[in-house]
Amino acid sequence: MAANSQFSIAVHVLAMVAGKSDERVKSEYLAKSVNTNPVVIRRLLCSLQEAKLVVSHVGACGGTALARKPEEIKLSEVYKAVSRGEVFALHPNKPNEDCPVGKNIEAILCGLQKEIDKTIECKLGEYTLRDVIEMVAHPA
Amino acid sequence: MAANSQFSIAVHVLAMVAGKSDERVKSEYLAKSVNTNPVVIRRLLCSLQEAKLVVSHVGACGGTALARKPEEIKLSEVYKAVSRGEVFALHPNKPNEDCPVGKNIEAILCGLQKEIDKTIECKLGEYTLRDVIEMVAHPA
DNA sequence: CATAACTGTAACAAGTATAGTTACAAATCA
DNA sequence: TGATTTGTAACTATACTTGTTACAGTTATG
Repeated sequence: MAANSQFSIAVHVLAMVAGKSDERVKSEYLAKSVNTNPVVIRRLLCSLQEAKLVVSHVGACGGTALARKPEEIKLSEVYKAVSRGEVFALHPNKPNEDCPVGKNIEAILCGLQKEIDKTIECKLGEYTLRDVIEMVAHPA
Repeated sequence: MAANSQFSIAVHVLAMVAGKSDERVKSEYLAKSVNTNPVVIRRLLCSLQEAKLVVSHVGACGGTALARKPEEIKLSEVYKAVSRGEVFALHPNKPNEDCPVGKNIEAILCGLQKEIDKTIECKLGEYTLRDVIEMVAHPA
């Protein structure tokens, strides 16, 4: 799979954690719902914790809880927290500088890339985790 | 790199082809500017041809030309022609159906994915190949 | 018609990214 | 102290992407 599924898993996991607001949720429990390995979940939770979307606790009775209320967690924040790639990548090889197109195209594409990123962020900013929870509860 | 660089290369290549509107451009020439192998370029040109953005000719004096004027080629079309991935992937493993979140999350994420795709397409539809050519000619 | 110049495409190699797995140190609670 | 849980390193397996070689088929031209 080219694109990254981290965002999908993150939304899934956050919805689960939000659903158990009175307790700390364990990575093993989350892993069962996502159908993957607990370590995969923990790695993801580390990113979400860095972004201050969740708080995890080590040790017995440890686990993860939301750092804020679901209505205060925008999906754009989730996206930024876990997505490493961009919508399209710049070509890894340096274009030929002797060619007028090759010389300037990188900067143009880079600018376009940033614009697209901003567009996505804006769109995802329209939704909060609360919206997701409600959609889960009341499927269309 | 997670994301795909096909779009970047495609824009680069199309700008080159547009710059030589009076002749057929050869894959080897394009490969030199992009700094890659001619076969990589030809593979890409096949996708662009399927999308009716360029026309390639086999044989001696063969090569590629635009199928339409640059101002009639929207970057959204280029994107659709070459991008295989999505902004974010759904998790490949089937979520646990016994969990209310796992059961419904896929459909929600899928809908969100489509919405994002539409947003990107819309944004890229604001630019044509002509805009790119002008940016190449007059770097900001 | 023979030849040279192209594309289209198959087949394979190499590099890279992602996901999954095991293992274990460190922290925490009872 | 012992059980539990996260954080993280290390490794494997898989799959994707790019690059490369090779060659069949097509076309212009002397």
